[in-house]
Amino acid sequence: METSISETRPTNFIRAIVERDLADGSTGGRVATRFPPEPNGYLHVGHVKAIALDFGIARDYNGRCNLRMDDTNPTTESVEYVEAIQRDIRWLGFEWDNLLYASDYFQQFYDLAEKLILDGKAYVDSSTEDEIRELRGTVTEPGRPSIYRSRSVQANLELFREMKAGKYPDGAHVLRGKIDLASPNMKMRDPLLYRIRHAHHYRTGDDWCIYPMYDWAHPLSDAIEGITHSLCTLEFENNRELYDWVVQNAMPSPHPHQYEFARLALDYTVMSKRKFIQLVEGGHVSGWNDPRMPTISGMRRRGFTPEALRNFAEGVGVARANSKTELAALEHAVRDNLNPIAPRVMCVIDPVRVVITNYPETGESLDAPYFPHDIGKEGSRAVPFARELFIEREDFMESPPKRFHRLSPGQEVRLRYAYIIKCIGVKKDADGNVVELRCEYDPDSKSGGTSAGRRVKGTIHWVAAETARSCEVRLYDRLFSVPDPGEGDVDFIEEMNPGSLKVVTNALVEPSVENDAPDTRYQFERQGYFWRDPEDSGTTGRDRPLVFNRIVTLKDSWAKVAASSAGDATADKQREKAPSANPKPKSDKAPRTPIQPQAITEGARKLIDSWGLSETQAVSLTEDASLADLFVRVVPEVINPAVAANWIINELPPVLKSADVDASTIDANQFAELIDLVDEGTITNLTGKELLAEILTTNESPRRIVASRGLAVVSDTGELRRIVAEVVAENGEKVEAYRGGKKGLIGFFIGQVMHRTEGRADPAVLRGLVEEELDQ
RNA sequence: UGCCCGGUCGUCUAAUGGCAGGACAGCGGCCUUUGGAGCCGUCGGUGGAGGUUCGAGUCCUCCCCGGGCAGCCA
Repeated sequence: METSISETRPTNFIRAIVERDLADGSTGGRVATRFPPEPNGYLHVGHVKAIALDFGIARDYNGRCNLRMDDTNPTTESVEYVEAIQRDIRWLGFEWDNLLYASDYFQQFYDLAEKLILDGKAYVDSSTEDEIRELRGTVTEPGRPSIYRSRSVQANLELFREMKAGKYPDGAHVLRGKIDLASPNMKMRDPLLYRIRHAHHYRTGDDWCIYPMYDWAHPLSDAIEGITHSLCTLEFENNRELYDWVVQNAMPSPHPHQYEFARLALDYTVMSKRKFIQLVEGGHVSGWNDPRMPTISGMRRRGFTPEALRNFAEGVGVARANSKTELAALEHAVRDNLNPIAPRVMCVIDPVRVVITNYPETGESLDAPYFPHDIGKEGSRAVPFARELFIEREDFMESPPKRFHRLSPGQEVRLRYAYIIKCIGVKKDADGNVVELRCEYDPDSKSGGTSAGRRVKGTIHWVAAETARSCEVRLYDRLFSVPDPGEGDVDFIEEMNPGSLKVVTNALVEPSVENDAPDTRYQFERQGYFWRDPEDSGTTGRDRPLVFNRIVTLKDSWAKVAASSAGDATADKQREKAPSANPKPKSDKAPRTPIQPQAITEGARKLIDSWGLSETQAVSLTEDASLADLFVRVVPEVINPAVAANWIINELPPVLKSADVDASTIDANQFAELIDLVDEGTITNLTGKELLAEILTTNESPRRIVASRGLAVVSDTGELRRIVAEVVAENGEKVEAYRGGKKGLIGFFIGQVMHRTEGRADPAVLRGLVEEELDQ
């Protein structure tokens, strides 16, 4: 944990960046992150991902992570949220190095803004909101300057000071960065930096009547705190260019860097503050902490554990692709965490009475373990057994379907931890509802008894009628009945799941729960994980009523069987057949759109005519002026123009990019020499590519480098054969796999030889030799 | 429509140009005094077309699809 660089592969691309920066020292060996919520709402499961990332990186790389309230908009923020945010993060199990507030930097933000004005990089715009929008242009048209853009530095400074002094009403002026009104990135079209807002701020009170915008405050806050890696979600991608502009123009080095990742989305869930507010204010849920809400407070009240949530965040990973995670992944994390720690108890949610006619009036006490054999945990409790019991109504069926393994007339079932009983009679009321079952028990079938090992198909849970505690049980399900609530023209409220909460007031739980800590997470056997609602539940049945929240159900494979046999008996088989009867079109060969013939420009035509390039090559070349120019410079010096074109088109650009070099600076003679080296077969393609990167920054002749370092191609069969044999001998398993049909491994073997010859093995010769060796 | 970003099993996510792997879900089996858990097995993927290369998920070109940006919100 104290190692700064993990020895294992980083688990996501951001951690890879952090490790790279730590390795090359570009952040001075430091890692500093921050979690920057705006205190205008409650944290939700999407924030859990960000929190786990920000705090997790600081933890794992010996870094620091600040909690910073991004409180630059006085009209929406409050101390209530500040407190809730801290509570939620702590509950999740993370601790910040510093609790900070962007509002504490207001004076610095202001001073830096004055400096920016002095530098001529910001101006006060007195246009109206509508004018500013109008002049900003659109995504296809550039913006135009307002008449205020050319104000003098002095005028800007005076106006800005007067704005601060409260001389103007809201909206009279704004401060804007003077960047580029024609930028293709809308965020760079002279972004607003300050607006006038005569509003009371929950922390700074009435000290300020101008407030900084996010794009000014956020990068500066990061820079002030010495943040190295500023992580945010994908929608801020376009803001990065502005972020960099701000820190470069307002702050000394080193500068923080922003990296974006995909926000977490869950199916059957909404995840925006706006929608949460609608849910709460519309009375569709009981509050921000309604156990059906994906808020941290809601999930906490539901009974989710911090560890489950952290594991979930770890499990979904971090990437840049927009994605939507299945609810099943979250449920799995919760079950996985609870399974080994939740004691098993019995609770009958929909009771029906059972009388065991051959059981004595005096009951007995059974010792029942809290955990099943596979958990391997000690502990048990006493469970009273009696002549009259309750079982789950759905565990009895008068005329059961084929694979029903529970109680039915004449059939046997085991009572968990107790006896095998057989149903000998059914009592019904006038409406035909079952009101009581008459059963007989096998006295020898008790755990440890002579026929204890007797097998019956099913085991059901139960409680003794006399001693059971009545309780309320709240059964939660997904809040929405569709995977994408609010998608399209529909109101997401209309798509709420009417069955998302079922309250059962007459459930019966075994009495042992009265002795347990109030935050105990149970598994109610065969039903799911439950705990006491922290707000509405008493501890025992004697003070306030017991109220249990269902945290999550158990996986229920019976439900699937029941669902599939709900229709006709052959439903299963038909379902299996369906796919093959209707195979999905693997590839419909008809091209969707005809291939566009590439426009052959005059320049391209010329390249084709004078150098014999293909149309594709010519077109590619002419699309980039610097590349086309390079080609023209290089081609007189090379043997084969087509090879030169391929190198310029395919191999050069990535090297240029990674070396941050411009094509125009390339020495044509050297480049030509390199191309010829490859073309004439003196060096391999691979060696050529490596040399390419090198000659961009040095002035040495490729031919001389090849000679002095012995980089010439190895095509001597004897030499290559020896190395191939070596590799084959060292990788017996792979050889076997290859011979077993895994032909893709040919790449592995060639790669190995390439590696050992440092890329100098002649590929064409090599492949033949490897195949020969492997196939013998 | 201009710019930016993205597209790998049903879902999420890996793969210095060299074995397309893991998790969840599904299916099947074993085990089981929870139709739970566990164990084993299995199904299943590089959006498309060209190009470069001995070798492409990865590099180049074009196309298709998805997301973001035109708040004095963050």
